Amino acid sequence: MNDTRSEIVRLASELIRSIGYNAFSYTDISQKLHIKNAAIHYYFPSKSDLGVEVIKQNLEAFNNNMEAWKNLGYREQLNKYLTMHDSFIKKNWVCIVGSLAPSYDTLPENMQKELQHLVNTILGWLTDLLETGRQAKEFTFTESPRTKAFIIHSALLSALQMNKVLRDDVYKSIQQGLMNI
Amino acid sequence: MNDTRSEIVRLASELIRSIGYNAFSYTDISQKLHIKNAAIHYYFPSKSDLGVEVIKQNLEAFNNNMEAWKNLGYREQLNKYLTMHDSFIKKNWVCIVGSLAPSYDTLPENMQKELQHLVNTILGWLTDLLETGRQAKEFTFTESPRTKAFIIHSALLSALQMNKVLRDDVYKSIQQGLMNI
DNA sequence: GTCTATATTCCGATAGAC
DNA sequence: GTCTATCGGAATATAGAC
Repeated sequence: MNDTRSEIVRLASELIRSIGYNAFSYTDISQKLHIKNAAIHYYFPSKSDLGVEVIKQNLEAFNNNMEAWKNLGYREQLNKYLTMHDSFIKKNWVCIVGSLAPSYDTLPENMQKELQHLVNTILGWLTDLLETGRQAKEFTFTESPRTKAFIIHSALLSALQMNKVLRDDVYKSIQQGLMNI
Repeated sequence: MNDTRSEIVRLASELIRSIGYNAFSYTDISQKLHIKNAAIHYYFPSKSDLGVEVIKQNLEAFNNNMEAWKNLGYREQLNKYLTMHDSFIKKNWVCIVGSLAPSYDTLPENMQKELQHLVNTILGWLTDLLETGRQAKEFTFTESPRTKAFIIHSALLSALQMNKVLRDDVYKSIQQGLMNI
């Protein structure tokens, strides 16, 4: 729709992934767009409105992925999920959930609610995939599908965080480990 | 040694776990100690000095744990590790690593270095435990010990983060899943 | 040695210009 | 409809009082 508006959201999304919601300011965004920081308030009156929009776009993107993957095999869908953040590695980005979750208690209520929605969507999809994939004898694991979904999601999320700290093979290593179920 | 000083570190540690390093201020601490915020600067000239001290105390505590646990069985040591943050759940705290890692790129260099040191110590210990425990036929897993250590550490770290967002059984669920190796 | 008054900078947000 | 000048407050930090 609007070019400035979508650029603001794109930059906010990058900033949340790289330095976090509390660490970035409207000035960080406005400088890159060569406007005054107060101009952002026209599109997003408060910072939390911008935060909500970023989470919503991530939810939409994940829903689109689910739709695009639904006719693939179980293992192929799992691999798509496990590799969907590969491009983040060289940029040292984390995923939105991994960025926002640790400072959850500092977030405004509308962002908290939106984040819960996103996490529930991801975990619901993953639990479903693991359950049906195991029924089809493509996956082997002893935990409940929901527990296994928790573990895979958590390990992957935190792999991106550890990549920031260690900058070595930790992400690829965890990813490979998670593929073998 | 000093009472005010150690109270400052204790409060900073709690604040980092609950809301994060970038979100807390010297005023948060000074108000609880009924002093002016600037008084903190006498003990810790800059906020990063306080941050470094908190990480150092965590490293020391972990080293003490390793020492205290070293004569226990492999599985018992793993359980100690997996349950060491149980008391955080009802407080909705995350561990220091999980709190600082996502905003790693915003941290001053001395904190980054100290955090790397802590993570390497934890992962080194866990890798060792898994390797020797598997050799002793107490653990069964197909990944390399280092990969398995990455996965367990990451899943546990992120379980605390997810507990903030979902407030349900996610932590206990992941913890139980990780115990069965 | 311990803490306070104060400076400086930067933040998110409002009111209003164009 | 889009953006700027400016405000009020909060953050870290310094200089100096006791």
